[in-house]
Amino acid sequence: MIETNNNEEGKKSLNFIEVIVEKDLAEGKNNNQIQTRFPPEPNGYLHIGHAKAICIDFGIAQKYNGICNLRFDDTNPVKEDVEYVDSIMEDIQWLGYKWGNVYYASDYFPQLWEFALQLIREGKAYIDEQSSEEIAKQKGTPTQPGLDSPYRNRPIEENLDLFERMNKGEFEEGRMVLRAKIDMASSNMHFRDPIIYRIIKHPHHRTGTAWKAYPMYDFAHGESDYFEGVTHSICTLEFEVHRPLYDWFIDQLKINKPEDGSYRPRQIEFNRLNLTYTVMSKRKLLQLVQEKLVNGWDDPRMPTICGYRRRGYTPSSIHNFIDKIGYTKYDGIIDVALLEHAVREDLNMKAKRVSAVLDPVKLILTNYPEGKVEMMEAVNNPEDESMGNHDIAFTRELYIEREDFMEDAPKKFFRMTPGQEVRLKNAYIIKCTGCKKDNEGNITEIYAEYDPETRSGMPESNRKVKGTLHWVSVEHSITAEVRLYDRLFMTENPGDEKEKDFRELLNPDSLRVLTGCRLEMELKNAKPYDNFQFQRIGYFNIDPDSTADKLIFNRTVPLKDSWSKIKDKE
RNA sequence: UGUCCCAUGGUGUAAUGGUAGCACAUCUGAUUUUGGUUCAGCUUGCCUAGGUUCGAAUCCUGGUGGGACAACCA
Repeated sequence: MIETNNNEEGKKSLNFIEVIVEKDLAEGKNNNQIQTRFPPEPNGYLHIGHAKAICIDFGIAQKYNGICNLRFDDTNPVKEDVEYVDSIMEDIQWLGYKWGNVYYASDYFPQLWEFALQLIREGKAYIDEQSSEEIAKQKGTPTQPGLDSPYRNRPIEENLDLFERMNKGEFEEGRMVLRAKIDMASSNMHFRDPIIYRIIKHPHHRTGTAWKAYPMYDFAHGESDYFEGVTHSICTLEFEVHRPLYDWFIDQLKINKPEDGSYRPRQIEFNRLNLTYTVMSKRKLLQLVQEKLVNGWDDPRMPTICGYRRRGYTPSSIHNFIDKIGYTKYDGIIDVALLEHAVREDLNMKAKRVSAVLDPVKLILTNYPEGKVEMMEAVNNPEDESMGNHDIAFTRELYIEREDFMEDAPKKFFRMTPGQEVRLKNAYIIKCTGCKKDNEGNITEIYAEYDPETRSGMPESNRKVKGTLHWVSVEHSITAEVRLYDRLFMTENPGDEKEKDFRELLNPDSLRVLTGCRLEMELKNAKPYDNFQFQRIGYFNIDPDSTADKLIFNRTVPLKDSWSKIKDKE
């Protein structure tokens, strides 16, 4: 069950798509049936933008007791592959949805072929032997009408013959196409005799070499909807101009099907998801993968669903995000902060708190006995007591974060500086006494004295101390590799890039790997995808490529850090 | 010199003819053994000009601004 945010009255206001659906139901359209479809082309992995489409396609069906089918729009064998089919199914399921049936547009090739024959016989389609350049030239421009093709009035028998031979492989690719005969002067470019079949000799991932002529999107999509009984065909805004053509083909299809009565699929368009600083175009993502700028579609930096999954995002965080942004017809750009907030909101309740030191420096408690080990109790999650506690070993020599010590600290620095008291989380209050540096002035060791009366739980521990530091025991810690992902994937927003190559805009800091990070022992047995909050640092999860010898953590999202803001101001 | 779509704080989104609300972001304060969380609060908005109406973010018209459309891609 998918959660939705409700307002005070307990009713969530409907988005415009739900309004349309409810109106159609109220009017008794399509026998009060609701059927949707999610129609990806299997030419790449799903990204966060697809998640938005998935949520509305499946969500509408779920909400109005209808069904949503998965349909692969596989009408262009050149770009498609079964690898993508598998990944798409996996990602939809991970998001928590179940489809009614799995269909393929390629299953409809015979029906589409028959439909094309119908159009030819009715004098509504013809074989054009011009080159693509000639056809493009004749098409005119948005402001100038097009011109008729010299082949436009070819006899029907000739059209039928050539169409048949097109599919037998008698002609080379590009030699001829089948076009619908509509209106070369239409103000809608898509009505200027759109191409509906072209020759492709590349084998298809499902039908092999059975076909040589393949239908175009416009000729396959609406028709597939119609064959399946789709009532609401929800897609993104750029298909708005296609809708009249969608309707035109449906009209033609209905001519010989009186038995279908008033049934008619309806296309509805919503705004595509754009995220600040995030590459979302499938073409560019494919380029990143092919040029090995990332380590595959599931690289944790990728905005793909599997990339986010690997990076520790949860399905519910994605649902909550999609729920926050809504569906409209306004083409805007969403701040990634909204997505990251949804992730933090979810992980705050679920992630176990652990101690990890990313940039370690040694802290020696000079008055703590050598060899002594105390087990300190740490709460697993202050938001959820039922998650229990775990113990962390405390010793004389600890690691703390290098940036948690400053010799000459500004006023608002609440961490360790000579003479100032700080609390070691879950342990003692300590007071810094000094530090040791190497020849270059780098701090190598920090010294402090602990107050034995201030161990957590003791009355003296209630003393007010501004700063609380996380730490791990030198002796009891383990080493790991931690990948820090910069939250900004690009240095500019997509769309602002103009003519620049988007690859040059990729933030070089996108991936920073820190090796030698010191973590508490607790993490030794963590499993892939387990989520943790590194105290005061951020949310991290275990990368599936981790081994017993090498633990790799991905930063899911950084913690909100108000200290860095204070620091920037000074 | 076209057709279609869109316009509410910085960002996104509600209000569908009757008090412009919510979230994120920002800032301030309180609590806090995470500079996290939580809580309280501040600041910021109906593109514009007319019209209809007792009353317009909402309906109409004209501007302005943005987007989509000229792939044998989907």
